[in-house]
Amino acid sequence: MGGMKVRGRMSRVRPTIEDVARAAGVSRATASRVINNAPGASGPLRARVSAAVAELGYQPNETARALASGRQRAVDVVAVTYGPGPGWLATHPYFSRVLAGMMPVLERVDAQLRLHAVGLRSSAAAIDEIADNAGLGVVLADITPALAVRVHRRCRRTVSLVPTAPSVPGVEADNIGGAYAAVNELHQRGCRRIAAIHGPAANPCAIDRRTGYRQAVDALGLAELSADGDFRREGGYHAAQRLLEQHPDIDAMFIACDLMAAGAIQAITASGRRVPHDISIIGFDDSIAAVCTNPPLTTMRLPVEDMAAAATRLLLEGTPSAGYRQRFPVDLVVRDSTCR
Amino acid sequence: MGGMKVRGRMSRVRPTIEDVARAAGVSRATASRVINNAPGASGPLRARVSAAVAELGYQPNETARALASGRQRAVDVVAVTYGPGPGWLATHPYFSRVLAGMMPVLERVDAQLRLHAVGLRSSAAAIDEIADNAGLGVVLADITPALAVRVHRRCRRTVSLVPTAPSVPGVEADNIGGAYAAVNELHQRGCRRIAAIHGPAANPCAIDRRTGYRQAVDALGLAELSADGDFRREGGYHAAQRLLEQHPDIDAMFIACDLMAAGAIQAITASGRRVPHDISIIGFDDSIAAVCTNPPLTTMRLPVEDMAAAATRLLLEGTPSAGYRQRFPVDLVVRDSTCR
DNA sequence: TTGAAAGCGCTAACAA
DNA sequence: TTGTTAGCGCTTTCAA
Repeated sequence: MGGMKVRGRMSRVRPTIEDVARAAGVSRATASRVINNAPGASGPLRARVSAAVAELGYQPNETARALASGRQRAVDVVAVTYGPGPGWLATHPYFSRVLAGMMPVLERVDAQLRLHAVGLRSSAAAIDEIADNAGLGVVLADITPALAVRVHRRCRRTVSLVPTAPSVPGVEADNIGGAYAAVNELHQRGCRRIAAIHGPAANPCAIDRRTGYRQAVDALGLAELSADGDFRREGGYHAAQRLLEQHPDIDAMFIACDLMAAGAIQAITASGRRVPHDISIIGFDDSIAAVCTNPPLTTMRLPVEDMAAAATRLLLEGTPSAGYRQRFPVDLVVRDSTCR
Repeated sequence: MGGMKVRGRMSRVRPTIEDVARAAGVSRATASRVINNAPGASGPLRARVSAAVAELGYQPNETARALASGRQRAVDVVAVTYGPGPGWLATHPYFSRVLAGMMPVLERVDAQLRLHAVGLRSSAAAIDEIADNAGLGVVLADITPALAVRVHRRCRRTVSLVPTAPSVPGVEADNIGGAYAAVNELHQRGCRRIAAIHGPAANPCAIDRRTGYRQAVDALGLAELSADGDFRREGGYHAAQRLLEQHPDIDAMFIACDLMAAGAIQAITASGRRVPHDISIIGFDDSIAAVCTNPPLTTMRLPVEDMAAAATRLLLEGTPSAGYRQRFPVDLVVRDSTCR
């Protein structure tokens, strides 16, 4: 039976393109053409259809559109959370910045952003589903190399913002170089006992920053004084406490993220020492935390917004070739946590 | 002609449920049943289908699923940005917190989160499209009353996290009461020249906090000493400077958000005054900024994560009735920016 | 330029 | 329990 839709005066059934076509006295095809501003439909008909659209308050059903055309208007962002519980990443300034970088470019093409938080455990299956149902592409905001490869295998329109595997297209920052430069800067300012507070052992960015610190300290003939953090303020606080206790003669710290640096400053201050007078500090990220501390942080700027915007544009343009790389520098931003 | 799909050895055409059914030697309906874990299909067939799914690496097409079933598996979040350019909201700690609150509850039901950043101008049309294509529901993270009404008119499954119109379901914090309590706290601690730094004039939360400040100051018989900010650190810095210049005898500040408070502390410190010795400060939000400052901020805690989680659960449960309200308290969190 | 008609991949009556 | 058959609302050949 033809589906004789009940549509009383009060009924709020959303009008379909069929309704528009009928109201305009044209075929669905024609209605579709003018609605999509496509060629091959014209003159008075365009006007009639437009009028019908306006009168009915018609809005295309994006789901149907996506199914029929095979195109979607959303970019997927996936972040596997290393931290305690899902949600902690969302709280981290880094994550806000990737969103902040992506939104303006998406808004310009009128696309949305789909967020997927994936627990480190539940991931494998969830990852496949995301990859298979990806829209315009997927941006890997934070992920392990293994998982990145898995996504890329199922969806070529993928870009990672963190170091992963050689095959996965990436928009990367020079984490190693940045960390190296930070230690060098500290050394040039006369510091000789340069400690470090690192990020999570499994985090690819943290790994690179750790590597950069080690290389620099080796090259300069300094002692390695490391403590492990978790990219959170609390972790930075406690790591700094430990460092101060074990090595009271520390005169500088390189800290793998600003949030931890904020905690470290508090620990240092609480121990009776002053920043930068007694201990110089260089953070990493140049996130919102860097300008909230007292003194404001000297830090290595990670151009997250730029990177996220570049990744998004890349996806919008097409499918990046396997192994694609775009590199971003990590520059020193001098504020007040370094002496001299 | 029947679409004889070309599917050579190397071809990577995604398998459909049709393929699964064929491979398992069952009908599409049966395949669908076992894939969806629905009743009315069983024993050996379930096994055969599962095997086929595994072998083919089948993943349901969510778009087709949504169209056919009329159900979606995503919640929409909309934020109209008051600030300079899109993206600034995403940078603000508030926004991260709503995401952080929503993600865990969405992850539990395996749903996604769709983000829509809407410029204050481009909004009306964009808003309609979002409302008409909403999934499980829409969470209004930041919006004007007019726009909120507009969304709610087109999509009943809407909840706002900020004060809007009476009809729009809301999960609200007691902004007025919080601001009032802050001023009272300052007064009880002996402060008598209590200034305020407010948020954007058009922001509903900012409006309420301003109201709370005025009411308190009136009730206590104190002078109103107000400056306008923008919910950003820079704005807080400059507002504090102005305040200090115009009213050098200020002994406390109530600041409508922690980010501005961070800026204010820097301005106060730069002027040679000390926090809290010379000037006590109470912020608002209890965001990440509150614990990064030096000294850490005494602030009024806005339970954003809880509110966002509650809003999400509400949407997941069904359609909130018009005018629905759930209220959250705004409690004092004492840290070190208040004297005594 | 316009319309008829065949799907997109799936779900959900309805029959068997 | 299983399969058959309509659609979901739209885009897009293909004819006219």
